[in-house]
Amino acid sequence: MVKRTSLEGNGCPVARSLDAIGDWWSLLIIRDAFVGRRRFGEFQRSLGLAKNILTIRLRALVDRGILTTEPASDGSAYREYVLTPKGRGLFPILVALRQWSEEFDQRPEEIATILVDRETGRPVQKLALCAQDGRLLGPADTTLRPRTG
Amino acid sequence: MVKRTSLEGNGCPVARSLDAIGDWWSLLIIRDAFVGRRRFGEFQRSLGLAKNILTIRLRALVDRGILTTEPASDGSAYREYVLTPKGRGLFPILVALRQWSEEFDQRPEEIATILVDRETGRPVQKLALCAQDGRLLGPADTTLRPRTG
DNA sequence: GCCTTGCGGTTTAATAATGCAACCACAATA
DNA sequence: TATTGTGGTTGCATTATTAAACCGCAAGGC
Repeated sequence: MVKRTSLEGNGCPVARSLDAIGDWWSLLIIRDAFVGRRRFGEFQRSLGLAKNILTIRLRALVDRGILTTEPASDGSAYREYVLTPKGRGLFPILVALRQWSEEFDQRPEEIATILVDRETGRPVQKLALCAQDGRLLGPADTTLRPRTG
Repeated sequence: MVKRTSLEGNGCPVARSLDAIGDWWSLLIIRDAFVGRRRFGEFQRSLGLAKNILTIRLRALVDRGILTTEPASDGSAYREYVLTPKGRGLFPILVALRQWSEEFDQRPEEIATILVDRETGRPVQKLALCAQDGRLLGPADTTLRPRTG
């Protein structure tokens, strides 16, 4: 990708997020972390990516405060990677990606999993964007405003 | 990237979405499209990416049904790129990315824009994930279930 | 204690993606 | 007519990603 134009200094929050997690593998690693995977080998087998890339990605996610390394959990003295609060904050992004696929994918029959409410076992609703008074908002009902002070 | 492991056949809807829009520029192009940009030159100047890359990205987005080319709009006979319904369906993903940045970014003072309700001019609420009965759901309140038939 | 296996990487070489700059045809403008 | 802008294409240099080999350490069996 050549110098991969960093978007860090960009004022757009979308660009800033993408700068942190917009690469090819990070969101998939995070998705796996939400499903409870924590070990290097688990991620590597699940995603099928090269180990050196996984090393780099995990390090970057730790550096950015999205994952932390914990000393152990099952006794064995290996490191484990777990989501921080900042990492758990990515949940809506994963849900949005999932729901877009569910709604618009060409072959929905190939989709293997459904996100369900743990208590009732029933599918969740679509993510809702609401105004302060509760009105449901679509793309056309919103505007961007420069941040004031 | 060497064969850039396509995720098309993957059963995970998150992976499928990322396969379509998970590259370095697509979501930024789409963000610009939501702000009303439609011409090749507009995207190029706004994003500062190489023209050949923009050509490839726009073509891919059109192929995937996210953008369409329309013949004109201001009279001049140049093509314009506009969002399809499938493309407008990406709105929650952009909002989720934005809100993650707003909540967790290291330097929130650098964020330049706020998403507001067009009617009232007031900031929108956080994206809400709800159960069918309306309960607000967090990551821990959900599970993945295999799709049944 | 010694051997084997698995885990968590690092290193190397090949290949694909990106970026930059130059170029080009056509449309619009002066 | 000349000049500029638009929307690309083409080549080349640079960087990212990959697969595969290698490597040290820990754990477990004997």
